Amino acid sequence: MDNMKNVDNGSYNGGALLRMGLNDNKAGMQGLDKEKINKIIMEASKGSKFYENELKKDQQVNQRIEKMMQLKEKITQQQLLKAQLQVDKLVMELEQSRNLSCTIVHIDMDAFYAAVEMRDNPELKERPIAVGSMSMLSTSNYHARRFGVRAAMPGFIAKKLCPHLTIVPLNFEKYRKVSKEVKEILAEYDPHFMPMGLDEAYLNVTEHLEERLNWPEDKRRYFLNTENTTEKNKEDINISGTLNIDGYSSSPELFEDGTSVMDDHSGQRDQSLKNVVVFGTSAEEAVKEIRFRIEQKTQLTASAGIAPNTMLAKMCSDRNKPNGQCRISPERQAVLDFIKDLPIRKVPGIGKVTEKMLKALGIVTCSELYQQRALLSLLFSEASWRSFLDISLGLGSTHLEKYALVLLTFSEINTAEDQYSLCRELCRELAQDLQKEGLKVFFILFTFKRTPLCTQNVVVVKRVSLQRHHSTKSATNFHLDGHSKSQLSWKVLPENICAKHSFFDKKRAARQLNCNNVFPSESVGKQHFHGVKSSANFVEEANKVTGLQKSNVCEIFTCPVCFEEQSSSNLEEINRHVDECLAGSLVKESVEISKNDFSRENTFSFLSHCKNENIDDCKENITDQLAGTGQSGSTSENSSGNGKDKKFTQIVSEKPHREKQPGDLIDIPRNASIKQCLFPKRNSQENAEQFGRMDHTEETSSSCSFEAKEDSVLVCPVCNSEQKTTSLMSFNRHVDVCLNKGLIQELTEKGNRSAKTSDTENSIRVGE
DNA sequence: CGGATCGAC
DNA sequence: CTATGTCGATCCG
Repeated sequence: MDNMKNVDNGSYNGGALLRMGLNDNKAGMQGLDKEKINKIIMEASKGSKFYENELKKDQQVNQRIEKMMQLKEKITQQQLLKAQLQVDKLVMELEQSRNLSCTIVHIDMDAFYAAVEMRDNPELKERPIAVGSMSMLSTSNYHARRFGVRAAMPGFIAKKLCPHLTIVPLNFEKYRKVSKEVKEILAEYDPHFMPMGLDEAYLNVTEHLEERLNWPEDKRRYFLNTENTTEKNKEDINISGTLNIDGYSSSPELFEDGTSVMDDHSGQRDQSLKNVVVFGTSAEEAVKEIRFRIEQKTQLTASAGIAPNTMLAKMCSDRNKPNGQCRISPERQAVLDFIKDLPIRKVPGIGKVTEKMLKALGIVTCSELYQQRALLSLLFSEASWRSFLDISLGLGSTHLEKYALVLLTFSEINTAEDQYSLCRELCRELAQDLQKEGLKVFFILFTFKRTPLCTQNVVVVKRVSLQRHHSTKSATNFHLDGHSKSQLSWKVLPENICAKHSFFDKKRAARQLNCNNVFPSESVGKQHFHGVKSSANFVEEANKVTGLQKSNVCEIFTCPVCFEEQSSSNLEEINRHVDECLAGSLVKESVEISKNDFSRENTFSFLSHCKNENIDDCKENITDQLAGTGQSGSTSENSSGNGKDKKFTQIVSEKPHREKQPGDLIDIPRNASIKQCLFPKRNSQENAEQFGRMDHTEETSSSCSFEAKEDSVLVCPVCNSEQKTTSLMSFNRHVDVCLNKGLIQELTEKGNRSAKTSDTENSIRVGE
């Protein structure tokens, strides 16, 4: 089966492998050729259910192709000509709207998880390794790739391909920490950058490059951190007496042009200047700088693509992988040249199936895709052929959509403490992330579900954003040991904080104000979290949303905690109210955990705010946070000093030693239906069994007792009505509709001023 | 509308 | 010894 997903892109990194010098046949690392790889995979797979299913799917694709070919036969010359005219008209329009003015960068960490593991365990460095489990691998290093071992391959098959393969279990917390370090660097180049999972991100560096042009050299000067540099690099530096450019690290090309090494001045200040690097002002130089800083900070390498849009940037970053970069200059011809002979399979969005379908039409490269545009418009859906057209013209999006969804799967979280500390950690990190993204106010609902046999942790995140944004994007999955797998996911929903009949408002009724403090106050209080400043903008922001930003008077303000309307004319009073509410509802455990309960559910939420308009404020925050955690931030010089009404009115808790901070947990309304949805439909049989044995969930608040029936009624968290459907999907849809109704009501009340929020996406997805 | 499929990570 | 994940978006009946 040559189109099995495990093999289909086997030759992707052929060039990269050569560059890495991995074709050297060191110590039994010959690797395998493609034919052998396929044969081994075939033998390991055949007979399995998975393989049968693959065969079936493949047949279906073949049938689809057949259908398509029949359709093609029926197309008359006239139809084709007509289509050609229509499509070409569109091509003209697209061509006119071509935007080459942005500089988009795609950063891609090289074999991320594997690289982290190799960094932290040098023994693994020279060996083929993969990260994951016997059932599923997340990634592999370049040694292992020579044997055909790659991401999304089951470990047991990988072992057959490469018997010496070392499989390292996922260490997700570690990757996240490293990813955070990288993101801190990226945020300096684009505060609104879009992370795609842990190891990839898009940046719009257009603004950065404009500013950078006027930057003095000292802002582009970096010191080689020899402590954090590999032994080899230290040697290079010591032996030569100056920095040996070619010998530097694994990143020779980082310095290949335009970059000067300050060894000329060694007469002035001998030692200190030897390890200095200055980057230029061009896009390439800026990206080299990014990659240099990433490597300095994390000892990991990244590849990058620079192009006028995201699609091109992504394909660019793939070109000189690993540890390389590539740029498509912002000229139409350069774009078309890049696209010309590019196999369509390299294009993000074109996978195995589309590739095969197009191949049946004789289309392999992007220029062939363009030549066949008229035919494609007749054979494929509108969405499909239009995206084909975009691809073949090298068009793509130039603005980065807001990062809004993170999904995590990781091992069991057994104890309540673990859950809490995880929540705190996630809150803190999310607060930072969102600050960097420039998002302002958000609200997170954590719901953990635990059962004795299967741990299912689901985190629902509601973000209350005061700014317009749309789609949710990107998900990252991490897989752990199969049977005790648990899942944690969060979903961010844009919503208006001051909604009078919002989702939250409805939930107010359900809110119980028993405020048992779960966390000893010092456990959070002693954390050096400096996000407080941005929190304080909350009232100000809320003010704006209610349409009163110009009047300086807050007539009606809906408290985000108690949802009561506050009429006050001064900010201080409102702040005081919010403080009281926050203090009153501070960190609370929603459910009494009983010794005997079979399921346990803990729910808490988190409120944070970040002002967006003033990017410097955000920067300052990041810098503060870095300082607080003992890391170094380099933006401090340009982060403060603008007296631009930085009214960081602090929202201070009434508890004397305890400031309300982003990352803090506060209580949230309990909700039965969300609980209900935690049971994955997929496992409904098993779950029903488990839950059948479960008498009930013990709870301190009465409103949400749990029915242990397989097909129990779902209660909509918005309208509180019972939904009879047994399908999660239709239930989710119902909730969506309810949410939107709520939103429409708000809009009606607020009038057109906030109409722009009407296109915000509201959806809630739970469980599954 | 909802299940199936695709592509991504 | 076994053993192939999971999401959102889109398609299509």
